[in-house]
This record gives sequence, structure tokens and C-alpha cells, in this order.
Amino acid sequence: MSVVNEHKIVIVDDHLLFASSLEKLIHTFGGFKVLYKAGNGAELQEHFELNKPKPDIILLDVNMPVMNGLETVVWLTETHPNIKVLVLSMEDDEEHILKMIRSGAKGYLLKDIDPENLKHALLEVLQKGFYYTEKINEILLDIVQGKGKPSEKSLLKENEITFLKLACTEKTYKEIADIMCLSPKTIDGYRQELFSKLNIKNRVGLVLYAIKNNFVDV
Amino acid sequence: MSVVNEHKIVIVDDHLLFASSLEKLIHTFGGFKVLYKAGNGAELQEHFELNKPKPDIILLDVNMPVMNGLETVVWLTETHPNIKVLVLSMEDDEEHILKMIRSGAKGYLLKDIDPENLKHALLEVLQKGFYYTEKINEILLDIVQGKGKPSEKSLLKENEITFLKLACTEKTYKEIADIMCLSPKTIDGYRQELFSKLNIKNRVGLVLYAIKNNFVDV
DNA sequence: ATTTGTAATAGGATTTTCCCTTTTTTTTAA
DNA sequence: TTAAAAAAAAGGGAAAATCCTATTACAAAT
Repeated sequence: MSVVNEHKIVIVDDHLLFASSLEKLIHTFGGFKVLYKAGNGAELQEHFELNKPKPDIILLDVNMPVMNGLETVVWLTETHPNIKVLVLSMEDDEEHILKMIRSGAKGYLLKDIDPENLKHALLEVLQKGFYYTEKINEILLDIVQGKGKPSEKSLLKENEITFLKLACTEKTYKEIADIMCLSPKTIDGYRQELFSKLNIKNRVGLVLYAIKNNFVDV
Repeated sequence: MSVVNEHKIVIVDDHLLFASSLEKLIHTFGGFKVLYKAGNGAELQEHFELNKPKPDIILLDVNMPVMNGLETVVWLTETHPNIKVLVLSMEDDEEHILKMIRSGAKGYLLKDIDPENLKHALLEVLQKGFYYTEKINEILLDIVQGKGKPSEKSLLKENEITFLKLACTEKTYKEIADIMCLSPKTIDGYRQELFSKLNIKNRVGLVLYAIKNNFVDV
């Protein structure tokens, strides 16, 4: 395979060891070349600003410091729509998957896949423009059919989510109201609404729910 | 390098993609051979029972299903003390690090290290029998010197831990008092003591602390 | 027997949370 | 533009949580 025909890949992952290892793996596939690696979205932007050659595919991690996967895919979709973004993640929940795909990711791969699977995904995304694993397809299908939890997150409104996140701190509701520039009474309303929606009794329930559903990190 | 002189490695990680990639990386080091990979401790045991050749070094992930890193390292230390276990983890908190090292791990590497660093670690562990990164060394030193939190868990008394766990439910303190067969005022005492010890302000802080420190599962 | 230390408990005040209902404001849609 | 819906805000009260300072019970040490 001549150099000009090699497909260009960039890896964005804060785990250097994984990124470097992955690079070696991809080289064994043949036909692919890893241009460079970036530790997060911000680093990727820096590379782009230096006018380095642009990749055909970006393999993107979700959990990263500074500029995470979601922010990165949003930025990429806006500025470089031709680059195919394949998300590489350990999270297999609908929340994450949906968010990334909605934001423009062309595929979502779990990190426990077979190497051959990755190779296949790379080829598919070049050929068809997208690639979803069976598992991801199932989840997507469930959602389309209204089964499953159609992104339970959509059950919550924007402000409710903001409140929910703040409720997972040691701030009082009054302080939360200040931060959100709303009346404490409005916050009390959100609280009540969430208790009812989520069928919980108190703020501890709120915190547990938020953590279980990845609204906040522990 | 002749085959007989190659150092034998086994990778235990549930992320097949990472394990496979890492294998390729290690092959580029030269002098090392990955015998096989296992998805968790139980799989590793199966391999061992088949009387396959034993590795010199095991690269071990912490978070795995079925049989996790800690259980695996405990088992390995008991049954195969000659095999050097290097932990590969994303968790950089003292809890995890200490637990693994106390259980017999010969080194603890974070997954964001440089590939050269891994090579160095592999060589060191063979030569010296152990390898700790600077960061890990610092943490260990802090603990030896009594600084840091020497396993904060011991800081909490039995009853305080019981209360802490119950505080992570939607029960009121009165209900918790009933469950523990103590006066609500005693519970209030535990509460106050924990707030002071852990430097937190309210029950949310209690819940967050308990989850972070694995007193409860989410 | 007395001191000492610790766990359990109490009193009492204040703040925060929680609950139910209603009103005002803003947005959306007809 | 007007009616309907949604979001924000409020009143008022009860329960729970928080805080600070004692006091009692009991075992260990002197």
C-alpha cells in the first residue's frame, strides 16, 4: 500500500499508554497511519491551528480533562464536518452514546471490543460514513421505538439538571438559588418537581440519583 | 534476542482493545513476549489451571468484572509469589494504590504514563523486584511519615461507619437511630463528629465522602 | 475508691429542608 | 391578540437537620 493511499488517523485520549498502544495496533492493520496523538480536545485544536495535515478519522475518548469528548465532537462537527469521529468509550449507557451521536459522532465503540472490530469500524466509517456496533444499534433502535428509557435525561429540564448538579454539593438551596440567579422559591419548586418525578423523598435521594445517572462525577 | 531469553508477560484487562494494543506496544520494546491475555482474574485462573507457561510479569487492571484486580493480586501473591504483578490503573487515589501494594503488587502504574515509562517499569521490576513511579513514591512516603491520610478508613469508628452508610439512604436520622438502636441524640453526635473529622458541612458531604471512599456502592 | 476517658444522651436554639397551595410572569400557540 | 401552558415566585407551616454546650453511664487505669 503506497503512502498516499494510507488513511490518516488521529487519536485523542488522555491515557497516553492506551493511545500509544492503540497506535501500534492500528499500524498492524495496514493501510492506516496515525498522524499524531492528543491528550484532550484542546490539544487537538492546537494541532489543528498549526496547520498540520488533517486526519480522515479521529478516534476520540469521552472522559478527558480540559476539553472532554463531547465538547470536542461538537467543535469538530462544526469546524471540520468531513472528519469522521469515532468515539472510543468505556461507558455503555444510553446517556453517553446518545449525546455523542446526536453531537455528530459517526460511531461509538466500547473499549472492550475485539481489535478486528476496530479495523472493521475504521474501514466501514470510511466507506459508509458511519459505523455502529450491534450493541449500539440495539440501543438506538430501542430509543427510536420509544422502548427503553428514552434518555431519561430528557425527562429533566435544563434548569432542573443544573439544580440537580448543584444539589450534589454542600451548598444550601438558598446558595444554589443565588448561583442560578433565581428565587429560593423557584429552587424549591424544582426540588419538589424532581422529588415527584424521580419518586424520591429527600436530598440524599437526589444525590444518589444524580450519581447513578452520571449527572455528576464522584 | 533469542526466544528463551524473552521475558514472559500476561495482560489481565477487561478492555480487549486496550489489552491487544498494549500487546503490540510491548512487542515493539523487544525482549518481551505477551503469552496471552485474560479479561479478568477468573479467566487468568483458568489459564493457570491449564498448565500454560507461567509469566514473569502480570500487567493487571484494577476495575474488572467477575474477579477484580484486588482479588486477583491477593490470589496471585498467595499462589504464585514469584510472579511480579504490575498494576495498571486509572485510579490515582491512595485508597486504591495502598490496597494493591499492601496486597502484594510490585508496582502501580497510571494509564496516562509514557510508553517508555512502561518499558522502564518492566525492566526495573525484573531487576529490582519492584517499581514505583515518582508520584506513587510520594504518596507512599507521605503515608510512612504519618502525613497524608493513612487509610482514612481507620479514622472512623465502627458505629460511625454504620451510621455513614445509613446516611447514604433516604432515611431520616431518627429512622437511622431506630435501626441502630440508639438515641437520635447519639446519632446527632456521630453526625457532628463526622462533619468535624471529614471537614464537611452537611449530609450531602457525608454521602459524597462515603461514595468516594467506597463505603457504599452506587 | 477515685480519677480518667470515652460513648451515649440531652436541652435548646437556629437554619435548612420539605410540603401544599396559590399567584404572578413569561412563553407559546391558536 | 388572546387564551392556554409553562416557568418563576411566594406564603406559611411542619419536619428534619444542624449546632453548641452540657450531663450521665460505664469501663479502664491508678
